[in-house]
Amino acid sequence: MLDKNYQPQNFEGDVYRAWEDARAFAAGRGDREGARPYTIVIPPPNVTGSLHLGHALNNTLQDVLVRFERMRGRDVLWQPGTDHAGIATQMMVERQLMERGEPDRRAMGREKFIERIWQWKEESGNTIVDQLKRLGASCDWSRLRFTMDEGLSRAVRKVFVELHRAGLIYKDKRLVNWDPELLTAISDLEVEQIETKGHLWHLRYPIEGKTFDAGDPSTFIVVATTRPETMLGDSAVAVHPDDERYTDLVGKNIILPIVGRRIPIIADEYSDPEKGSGAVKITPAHDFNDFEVGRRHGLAIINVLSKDACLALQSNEAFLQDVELTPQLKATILEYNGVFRFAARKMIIERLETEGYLEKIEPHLHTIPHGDRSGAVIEPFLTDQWYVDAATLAKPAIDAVKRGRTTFVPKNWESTYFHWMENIQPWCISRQLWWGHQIPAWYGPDGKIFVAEDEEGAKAAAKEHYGKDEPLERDEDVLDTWFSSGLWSFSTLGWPDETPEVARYYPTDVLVTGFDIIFFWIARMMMMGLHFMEEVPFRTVYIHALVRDEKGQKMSKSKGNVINPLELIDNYGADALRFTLSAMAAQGRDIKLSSSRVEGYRNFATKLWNASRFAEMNDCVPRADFDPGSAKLVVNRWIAGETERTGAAVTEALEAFRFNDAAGAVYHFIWHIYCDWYLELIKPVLMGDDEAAKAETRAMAAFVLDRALQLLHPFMPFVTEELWAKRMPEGEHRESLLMLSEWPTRQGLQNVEADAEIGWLIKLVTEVRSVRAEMNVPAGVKVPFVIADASAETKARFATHDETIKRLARVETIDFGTLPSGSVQIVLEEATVGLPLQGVIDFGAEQERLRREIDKVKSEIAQITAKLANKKFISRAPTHVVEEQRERKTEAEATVGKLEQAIKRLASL
RNA sequence: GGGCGGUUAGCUCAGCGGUAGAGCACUACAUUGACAUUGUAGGGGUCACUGGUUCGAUCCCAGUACCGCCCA
Repeated sequence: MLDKNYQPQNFEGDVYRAWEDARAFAAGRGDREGARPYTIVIPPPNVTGSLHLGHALNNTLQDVLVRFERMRGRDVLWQPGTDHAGIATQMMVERQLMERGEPDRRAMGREKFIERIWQWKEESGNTIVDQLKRLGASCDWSRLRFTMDEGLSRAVRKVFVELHRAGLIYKDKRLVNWDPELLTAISDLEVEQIETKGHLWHLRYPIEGKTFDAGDPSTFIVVATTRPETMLGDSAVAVHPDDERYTDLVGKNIILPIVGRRIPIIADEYSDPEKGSGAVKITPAHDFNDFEVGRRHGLAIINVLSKDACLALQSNEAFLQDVELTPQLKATILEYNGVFRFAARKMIIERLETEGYLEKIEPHLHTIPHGDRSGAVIEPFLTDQWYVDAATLAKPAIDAVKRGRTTFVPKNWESTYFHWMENIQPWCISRQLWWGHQIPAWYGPDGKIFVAEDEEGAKAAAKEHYGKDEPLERDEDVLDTWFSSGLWSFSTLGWPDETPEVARYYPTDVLVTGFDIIFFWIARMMMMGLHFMEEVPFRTVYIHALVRDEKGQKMSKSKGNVINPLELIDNYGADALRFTLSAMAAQGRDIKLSSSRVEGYRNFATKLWNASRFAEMNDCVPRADFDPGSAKLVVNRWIAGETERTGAAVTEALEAFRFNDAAGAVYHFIWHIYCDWYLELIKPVLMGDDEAAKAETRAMAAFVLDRALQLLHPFMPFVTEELWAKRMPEGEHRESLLMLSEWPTRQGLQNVEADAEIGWLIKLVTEVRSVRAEMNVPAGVKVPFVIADASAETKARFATHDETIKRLARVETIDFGTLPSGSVQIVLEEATVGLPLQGVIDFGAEQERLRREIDKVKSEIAQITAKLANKKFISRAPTHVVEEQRERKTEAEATVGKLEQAIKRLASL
């Protein structure tokens, strides 16, 4: 017996265990031996993370696809795993150490600290996996991988070595985005540009050979800057070559205030004559654009900052070069050295102002780069880092999408992908962190680099190079997390070993992810997959929206608007959450989730539960020997057809990744067709005494419910599986699993006559109910029916559905003949149904109602008439459209006739 | 500055050349033997604006306004 109420928490855990016990998620199951593979690799969540709504959406959609394809007979591999998430995890553990008052990572030392992270990974690594299981994710958990597993680490080393050998990974000294808080380089993608209200400081730089006079503009040149503290590292002033104001000055020098360095005035198109004074200071060590200008003009690169963004002037060779070390400068160096960048800014501004070098300060709106993890203002910083030649790797990746070997859904994301890929910059992959894959590069005593998969390899190469054993030191840095993520689509299958899984499951079928990681992840997987596997990593990329709160704001802990998916699961069940997310998946970029929506779909599960209870109470048990095509009752033939129609709609929608349409189709079918109509229509049969009709109807009700459970299963796996198992005769339990059952396909069950007849019946009942409500006929009152002008067919229909009509329309008796005076009348096709209700209803109101009906139909007729009068419409519109309009007009005119007759009858009282 | 997306019922959003839809909310009625986590009925929309294409435009095209995102 099913419980009286739907309570998901009572069975979701058991259902999941039953799946796992049956190894139903396993790829390469025996029953799928000859089957086509279907592969999805999970976007690996952070190993120490916990489930948020983004994960819930992402994994629900993957699970819907995977369950759908598994039921369609494919050999499904949904490859799960977690990501080590370098910076995020390291930060988290560091914060933990701080909170617990333990020594920080430096005090602890690298080895111990890493050990500590592994410990934390062991403790918390299963949290996210358990949470995905609660959501119902049917990943092959036996194949769970972690980006720092030995196998995957080997893949990382091999890729590094091979790309290095091919010249696609190299070490370079250039400006990087330096995070002075985390003390590491980060890639362009990890930098967030934030628009900020700041200032533009206009500085007077005195021209060499003239006596500086703040009141005489001919003695100085004005430069505008947003970062005055970097002026200590200026090595030129640039003006536009066509800027006539400065033509005479090009080639001359200025004397840098405070420092006294003599620097040239150069002509370079980088400076914009429209902006500020038209002259800009050039600081190659602290600005990406200036770096390029410096390169073009062979300027000195004078770094005046330390790694933690403090002024570093003492013993700074570049700074002191070509500068006269006056006692005053000595004092300045002492005063400024070690001062943090923002404090230094203030000091320098004050000093410039006192000495007359500050012309003016303007408010200025500009974007400032921030680290996405630390939030610190990023410092362009000159360092040695490892780079990937992304431009070269991008070419085949662009080509593959252009040729359609990989397609994006929705398609318009392809342009985003192209735009970025076509303008791609070298990818900085080294990070000054401890948690991650340590770069497989070793340095000889003279700094010579040996890249090899392991230390032995490096030693051997060094021995060959030096002719003897030399001590080697390994590069301390680790790789960007996304470097290993980029290999995910094949490293998880066992590459570089030639495993059967690599052969069978690569390339994968679909990648499901949010648009926020198109650059971070999709692009890199495309590049790496094509380079190492010579085949795209996935045929289709399905891009879904991001989940926001009900006000459309990004969910964040600091805003306190985070909806925890596990709470939703606790309150409404995993199925309700999954269905909600599927139904909302169509949305463009954001999904604004509210719990009322989830509640609504929980109610849907309740509805299904109760329908199953109804089936149970009426012995509607699945019968293996039942052929739905053999049904004799119209209502049964009709529902069989509706079921098939729905099946086709769901299938088609899922094939096209239209999750919302698929969910909508099955929702509408179960609630508004099966429950609202079919179950109501068959009640008289089930309660009647025609045993043959009862048997057929029970079997059909059970058959359709089974089909409904199948179609709903990808979206609501728990409740459907539970009902599937329990929908057997008392004491029995279905052995087969729904999730491994065969997805319904067409078997020719649709029937035009049955559709027409049940359509007529539904219309009749609906109109009667509507009129009753409008005429304020109390729901409890049973009314008689008198039907005029009924054709033989209509009479037969009334006979067939006699009991049903009486029950659903609350009818007392049904007679054919002349309508008694004072009837409420309903026009239904050729017949007019009269409800003789003298004394019960208000005739003025009835007259009014009929008139409104007539007006409505007449206005429709007018519209159609105008259309048909239009010769161009007749000649240019497709024939079937014209025909359809004609038919509608004829029907409408007939209806008006009937309605006018009805009014006459009413008036003839 | 460049690019992308949005503007449809009170709210959140589907639809996208031929009679405007869903969920929630709202109103009225109803406890009839699956279901109040319910049923029945109902109200509510010049589909942002202006032009164009078309026999016909919420839908296609162009422009405008406002909102949002990405990139520089």
